[in-house]
Amino acid sequence: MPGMIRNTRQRDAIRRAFEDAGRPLAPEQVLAAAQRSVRGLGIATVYRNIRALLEEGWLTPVELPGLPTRYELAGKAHHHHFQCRGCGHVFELEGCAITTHHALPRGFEITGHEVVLYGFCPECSSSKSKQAL
Amino acid sequence: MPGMIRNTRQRDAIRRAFEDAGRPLAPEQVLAAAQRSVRGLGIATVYRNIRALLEEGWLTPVELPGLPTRYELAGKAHHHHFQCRGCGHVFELEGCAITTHHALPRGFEITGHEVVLYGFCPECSSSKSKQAL
DNA sequence: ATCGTTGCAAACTCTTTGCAGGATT
DNA sequence: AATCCTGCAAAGAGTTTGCAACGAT
Repeated sequence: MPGMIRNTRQRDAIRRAFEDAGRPLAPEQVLAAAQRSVRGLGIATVYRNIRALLEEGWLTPVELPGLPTRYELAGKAHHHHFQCRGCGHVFELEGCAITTHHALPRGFEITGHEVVLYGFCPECSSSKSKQAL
Repeated sequence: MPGMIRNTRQRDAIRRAFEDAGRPLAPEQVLAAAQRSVRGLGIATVYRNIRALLEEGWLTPVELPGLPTRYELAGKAHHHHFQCRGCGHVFELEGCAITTHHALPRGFEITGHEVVLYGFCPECSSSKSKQAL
């Protein structure tokens, strides 16, 4: 059976990193998480496996303004994201409350949209007073 | 008079690039535009001047998912952006029609948002049938 | 004549690729 | 055993910085 994908400790650890996180992760975050199971794991392997998991349809890219691309489990319903200004973590939000009617100049045709909300996650919200942002 | 900012052909050309474009520009686009007035202009100079114009408050960054940061004239009212899937250009949209109430999990505090619309600009919309996208 | 500014090249960061050794089937 | 996968190091893209020469004041 040629061309078959093999299961390696590295790939398992990378998959588990996404499953356990439950939120979009950037390559460096995946590395940090997966290195807890597989010491010596290289960043190149993380990038290669992310790419493989994208092609396989197991991951989708989450691109946020000004941030390195993150990735999350694929197959979810249309949704958007939230970034905490405290810890920087990105969370998934359910649903979509955009009314697609901006003041759109004539001749423009809309095919899609992206929404990102910013603020503080529960954890940072409660500890905000103690921090110097 | 120490610490005074000087006017150079390069800086003028870079400022003019933004004024003439009327839409957010990425460093490479600024370089291309400004080189029409100043041949030999280097990309480092573009980056340095963009940074200076940011600190001066003349420019604001426009960060879009998955794209190099663009910059536009500062001081405009709250607005969002549109990227054309045909030519890739980014346009400014007036107004903001987001209802800030997504299905937000408990404990999250919203302080801001970003909206990007995608589609086709008038030019690309009319020539779409001729292209193989 | 100062000293801010420029262009070039080197440094950096993030991501991708080449290659020899190692691991899975 | 075959060959996919990994780690390391080198190579690319985009951005920043060091430095000597240039040029605005």
